[in-house]
Parts: sequence; structure tokens; C-alpha cells
Amino acid sequence: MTPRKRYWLMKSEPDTFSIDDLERVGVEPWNGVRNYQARNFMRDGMQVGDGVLFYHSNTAVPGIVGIASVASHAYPDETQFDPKSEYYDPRATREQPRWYLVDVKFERKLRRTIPLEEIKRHADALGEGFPLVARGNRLSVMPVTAAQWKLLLSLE
DNA sequence: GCCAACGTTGGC
DNA sequence: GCCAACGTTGGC
Repeated sequence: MTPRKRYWLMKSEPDTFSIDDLERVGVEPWNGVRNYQARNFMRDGMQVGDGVLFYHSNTAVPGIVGIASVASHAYPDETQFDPKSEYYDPRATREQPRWYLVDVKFERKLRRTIPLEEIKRHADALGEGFPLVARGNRLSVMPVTAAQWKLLLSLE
């Protein structure tokens, strides 16, 4: 039986990797995640074909800018083994990798950015627990319910 | 550039 | 196992 499609939101700083970069390369290994909760979502929750809201953080107008999809199962992030990488983790070994990632595939850009400021106005409808609008808001990979997905994209 | 919020580390 | 110190995230 094919598992039910799930939905996610993934943040990226456009200076590092933007939706335009993803459009250009098509598919990208989502490397550099060094947060256990975010890792667990990728490793334990994601399935090929899941929907991804692509979010630009740390920029003039943070918000959702595009749609992508999960294009692989989780596998070890190569950058953790590379001493020259900024994501190198000396505690990780090939036998016991610490960090996992999935490949993310470009689907489309939104017609316009859905700004965080606008998303916040729908916090009640999204639910208090939605990490993007919860206080702190540092999680870079988070689950999105089907209802939240629908609501967010209706703002486009 | 500032700084609040938060996750991680490491001494004890 | 506690918790202070530290580093990072990310909005503003």
C-alpha cells in the first residue's frame, strides 16, 4: 500500500541556496541540517513524493516562495565526513552517521512570495502549534498538515 | 547589526 | 542529571 502523502516546510537562506538555485539544478541533496529534530523529520518522516513548501529565511521578506517535493529516502549527509566542509562533524563516522538528508526536487515557484508577516495573520487557523509562527521559530524542517498546506497555498 | 529565543555542550 | 555558558538562528 502506498503511504499517504505528507507535507513539510523547509527553510533555506536564499544567499546560500534559493528557490532559483533549486530550479536551476532540479534536484538537490538537502545537506547541512545539524539539528536533531529536523534530522528526525527527514530520516523518519519523509517519503518520496511528499510535498515541500520552500521557505526563504534570513532575508528582507521571509516567506514561502515555491513548492518542491521529496525525491529520495533519507541517507547519510556526505558533508559530515568531509573535513573541508563547513558542515563537517568529527563525531560522525561512516559506521555511525549522525546526519541524514533527503533529495529535494523543484516543482514550481509561487506566483508571489507568501510573506511570514501574512502567514502570521492566519496563526489561529493554522493552529497554535504550527512551528513557523510559534515563538522561537528556529526549526528548519517541520511537518505541515494537509489542512495547513491547503490554507497556505490558498494565499498565493 | 542587534538581540531574543533556543539547542547543545561540558563541568560538576 | 543539572544548568551555566556558549553558539546559532532568524526576524526585525
